[in-house]
Amino acid sequence: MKRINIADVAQKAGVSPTAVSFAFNKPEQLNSETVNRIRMTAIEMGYMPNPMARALIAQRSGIIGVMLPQPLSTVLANPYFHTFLQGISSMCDEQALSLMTLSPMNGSLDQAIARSPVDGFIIVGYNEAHHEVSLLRKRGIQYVLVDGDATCAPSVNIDDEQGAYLAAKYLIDKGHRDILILMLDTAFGHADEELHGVAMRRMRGYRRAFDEVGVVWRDEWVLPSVSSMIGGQQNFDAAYEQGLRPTALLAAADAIAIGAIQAAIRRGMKVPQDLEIIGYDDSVLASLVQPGLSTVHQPIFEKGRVALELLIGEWENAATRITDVSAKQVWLPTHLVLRGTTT
Amino acid sequence: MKRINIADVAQKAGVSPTAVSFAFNKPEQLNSETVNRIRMTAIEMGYMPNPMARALIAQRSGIIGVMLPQPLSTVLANPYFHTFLQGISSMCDEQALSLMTLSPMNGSLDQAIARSPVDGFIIVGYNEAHHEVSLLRKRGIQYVLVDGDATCAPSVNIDDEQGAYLAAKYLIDKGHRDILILMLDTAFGHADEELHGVAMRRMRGYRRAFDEVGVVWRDEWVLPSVSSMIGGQQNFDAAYEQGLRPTALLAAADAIAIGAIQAAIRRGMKVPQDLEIIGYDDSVLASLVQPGLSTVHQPIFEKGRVALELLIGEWENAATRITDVSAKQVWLPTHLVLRGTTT
DNA sequence: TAGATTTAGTAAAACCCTTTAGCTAATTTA
DNA sequence: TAAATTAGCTAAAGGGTTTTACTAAATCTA
Repeated sequence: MKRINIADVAQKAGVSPTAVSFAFNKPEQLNSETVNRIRMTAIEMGYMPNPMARALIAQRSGIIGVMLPQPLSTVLANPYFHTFLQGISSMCDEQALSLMTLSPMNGSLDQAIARSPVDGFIIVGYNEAHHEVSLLRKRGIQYVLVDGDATCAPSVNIDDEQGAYLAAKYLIDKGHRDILILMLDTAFGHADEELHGVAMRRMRGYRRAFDEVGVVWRDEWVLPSVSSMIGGQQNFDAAYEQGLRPTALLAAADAIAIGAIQAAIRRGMKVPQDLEIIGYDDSVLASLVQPGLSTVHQPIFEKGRVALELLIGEWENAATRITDVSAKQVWLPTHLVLRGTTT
Repeated sequence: MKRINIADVAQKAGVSPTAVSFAFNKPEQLNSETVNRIRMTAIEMGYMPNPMARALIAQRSGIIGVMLPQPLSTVLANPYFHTFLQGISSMCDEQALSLMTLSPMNGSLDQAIARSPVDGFIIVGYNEAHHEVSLLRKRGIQYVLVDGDATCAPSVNIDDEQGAYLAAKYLIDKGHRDILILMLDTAFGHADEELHGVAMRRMRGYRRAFDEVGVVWRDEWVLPSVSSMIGGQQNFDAAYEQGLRPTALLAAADAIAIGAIQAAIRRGMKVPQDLEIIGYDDSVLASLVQPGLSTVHQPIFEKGRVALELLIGEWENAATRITDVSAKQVWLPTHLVLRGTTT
């Protein structure tokens, strides 16, 4: 079953391939009767221009790629990404763009990048120094970094440190000293990569609050956790089994916090009486769970929108050859939202 | 800033373009020293094969398209799709496939399809009769239908009717007679399309339970709702303002149910004392909210996986020219899960 | 040493479309 | 009436890769 192409249609309609192309893309070049005839023939034969050939010649696919730090199945377990992707796609819908996600395949993004016919990337959770990112820069492909340090490209970040500081400060001010910290596991990095921007900044924020009041910072009270409810559960249990008996908990992601709450309740603790908890992100789940999760709010949806706006801006810049990267470092604000997991 | 291509690398390395291609794809055809030299030059120049050209010649992109019934930003607000997409992507991860989503652009999928360089589609929420779907069939592009009636292509569905029947039966058996039904809005269709499979089947299930016991079915107690929490809220409010005073609620999606619960509580009702509620889907939210949502369980994650498995199967069939469509109609079971929103 | 085989590489075709430049016939302008 | 313009269409180039068929040189066989 051979896929029919433009030449087949042209032959059947008794015109040249050029005419068929015109019938779809520049009908004003052709007699309107001819246009109709060609279109009829095309529909009849079930013809549709080959998207790859089209993208190849146009040097443009209308697809944007979102580079994610984890397998998609993991990412989709995290409510943070739901909202973030919603932000991006609200903009996609407006701009008639398609969206494609790419995640590490067997640990590497190279393969995924190599086969992605996209007009640009939104890169989440990677620093500019990252091998794959510098590859893109070298190749001259447009990208925007989200949740990662950038100097050579536009980026969108939030004030991670301040948000974390506020959360930690709140608990410390209420007298807590035995505070368990469930940090993003990226903060602990793999041997070959630098510490990760977001996690580093949140860690610094927590730490600053500790130092300011003179509370002892104990590394063994900081556990790396996957950003998911399961991760939160497991790590809270792990902490407990290591003999830690926290009276408060700082989680670097809402999903982690919610998992931890479940684990705590299962061990007979009462939240917030026995354990006060502050999450991070203010994802939709935070206001859905009972009790409502106190957390650090960040404008997730907007972050996605802004990222795509910046990317679109890059295309226009490339066209006009203007480039002022320094102006493209967007920092969005964070603030504390108190609900039921704090008293 | 011109994007460098295979010819540039070939020239710099002093070989033919063919040699460069071989260096990447069939290194055994070349002297290993030459391979190294070419690869070095390629890295140095930041060369990467153009994905569109590659996909064009290979007639294969390694990308699968998920056709969604609503704008992506809407879809991502529905926890059902989170899990469904997770199922698909878990399989993608295993098979080293990339995933691309497509939603109607300004109301039409045509444009989105036309520019999608995918190896096949997973089509969610459309029937085979749908115009875009028949276009794909005519064009000879592989696809699998999910949540839609199919005869010419593989499909994955759940036993919608039975699940709905069980839910309605449960409430009726407990004596409820004033049951508000918040149905998927697709059940009411646009003028030009047939009633939609899933919604129809769920409607039939509810109805069967009513009829069986002889409870009067009142059309004005059935409201179409968007599958989101907002939709549930708005429609519960709308029902209330129309003077309806239900003692029980059947929602055709968990998101709708949860939205309705919030609206009910805001009006001072107690769940489940004043209002018993059964949702549909058993999405992750169902067990997170307080009180836990009673709902009809369906294996969402598995549905996604099976859909992609079938699609992959189609590719293999196309290669071996075997086709037995009837064997590819998968029906997954549903059952009732009782939590806190029923007594 | 003539002939057969292997090695290392190349030229050219194929994938399918869009676009530019150009051609012919018909119409308008001066 | 000759020259200029327009309408309607086509030929050919270009986009970047992979693959098939082929060549030239080197190695092996008898």
